[in-house]
Amino acid sequence: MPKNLPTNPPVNQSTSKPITRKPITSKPINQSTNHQSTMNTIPTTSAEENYLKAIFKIAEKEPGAVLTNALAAEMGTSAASATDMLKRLSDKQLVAYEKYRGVTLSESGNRIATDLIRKHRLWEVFLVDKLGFAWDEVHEFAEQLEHIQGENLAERLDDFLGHPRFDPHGDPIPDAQGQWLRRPQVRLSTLSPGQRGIVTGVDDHAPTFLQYLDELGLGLGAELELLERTAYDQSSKIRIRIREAVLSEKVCQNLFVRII
Amino acid sequence: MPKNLPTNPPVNQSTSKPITRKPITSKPINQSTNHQSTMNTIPTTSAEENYLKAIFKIAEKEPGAVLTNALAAEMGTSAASATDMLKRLSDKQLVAYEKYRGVTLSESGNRIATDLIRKHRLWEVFLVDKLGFAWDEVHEFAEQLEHIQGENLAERLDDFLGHPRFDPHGDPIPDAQGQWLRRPQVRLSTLSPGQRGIVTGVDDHAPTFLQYLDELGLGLGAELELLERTAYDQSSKIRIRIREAVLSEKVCQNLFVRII
DNA sequence: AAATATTTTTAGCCTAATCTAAAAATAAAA
DNA sequence: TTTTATTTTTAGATTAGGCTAAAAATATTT
Repeated sequence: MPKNLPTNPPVNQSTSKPITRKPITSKPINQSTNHQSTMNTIPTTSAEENYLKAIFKIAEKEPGAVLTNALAAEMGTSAASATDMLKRLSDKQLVAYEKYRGVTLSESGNRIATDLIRKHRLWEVFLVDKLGFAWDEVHEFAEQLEHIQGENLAERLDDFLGHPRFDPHGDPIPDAQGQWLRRPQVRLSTLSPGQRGIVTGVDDHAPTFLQYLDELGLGLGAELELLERTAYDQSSKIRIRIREAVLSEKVCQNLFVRII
Repeated sequence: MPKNLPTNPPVNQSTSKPITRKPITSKPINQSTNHQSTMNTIPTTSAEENYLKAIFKIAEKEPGAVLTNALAAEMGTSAASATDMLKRLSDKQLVAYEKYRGVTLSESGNRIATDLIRKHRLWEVFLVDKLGFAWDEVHEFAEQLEHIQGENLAERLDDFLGHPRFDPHGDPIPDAQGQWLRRPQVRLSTLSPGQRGIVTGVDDHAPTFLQYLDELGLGLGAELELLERTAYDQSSKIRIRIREAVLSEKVCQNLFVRII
């Protein structure tokens, strides 16, 4: 598989001169097959990758070993299928799996999951920033695009997008080394009356939730002030610019803000 | 689980105002599953799509029914596998298949193949024009990207790319209605001494061939003049700007030019 | 500590897409 | 028009990823 680049001549026509190729990123050559990032990662199927990602996501919220049922639920499959896959992942050393006791990602499994999330989120940025999709429309696309394999694709995409550090939902994008960025944000439900904040993310990606936020003017970067909280049901009255709105507890729990 | 690292965020979104959604392309809603283009196309697997594309490509060069062996060869599989798939495609009405007599695409099969080629070539334009890959590097990526499914993706990508009519190899990109553009081009091997031409395409996409053309300065849009042809082996001496070069018959047969 | 409930694994089966080897059609040659 | 060669199809396996139902482990109650 090749690995070069023309010094970006707006192609397709015009004068073409002899092109001297220069490697853009120095990566060890990799003559073999179809795997994504750097070097001798074990080749994985999309299904395996999706399970690794699911394990990662569950462990992120609920640290410790991930149980079979939780994994099956996350994947929308049966526990039997999950067990089956866990055996395969264990054979490939992508997870540490003990019967009846749950599973954790190995170093390499973690790396694959991280790369997958990186690609997913970079593609989401592409779809929103470049193709003009709304933030509630891009998940299914990214779910497919994250599995595209090949030398340097993620790096080139990252360059093209200007190295975004957060995706259109405010979720952090790990860098090429798999490092995560943490930023100070809290759920809107934790603010006290009088406090102001900037919307930095959502904890629920359901299209209906995102569309509702759009209607309220509560996209990423929106500024708001918590006016009051109702003792009875924990609903919150907020101000967004000059408008006021009442948000349910559920909404406030799923909305992250940076306090200002 | 390593997912920290301090430092802090510029949020990468600006002021958010209530968003009025723009339907970019008017398409009938489609609540169901995972198919690409317009409406009630039969859902297809990637493997099926690849077979349809292969049938299309063979029939393009060699009109008439496509034989099983030719298809198997194009797909790099056994004749038995091809027969198997032909039965499946026939059941789905995507091809007209008669045992021992070969296969032709149905209307819907043709449409799927055309859409697939459209997407393949649009993604190739993206990879070259936007991500800066060379024309010999993009095939395998596009081979995967062409199968990404979802409402409006191809249309949005097409808009973003400025409605390119040819891909980085000079191959035409069918429009959203599946219409093809034909343009006047001939193989360089058909030119006579003294004639000049502009490189418009290649008939062989092998990376080594494309890299060789790059070295010669014979990318798309390059201007050349045929100086002489050797009777003995049909090799051609050409001029590219101020340089001269000798091309084998094989090279000339695989290079398309528009005579000027 | 036994009995009961829950979770997880095993066993057995299914489908799509592949394979090889053998059988059946069709085509070419004698 | 037989015989021979080639092409194509069928038969029978295999693998990944899924399923359901039953068995086995672990957890929870009494």
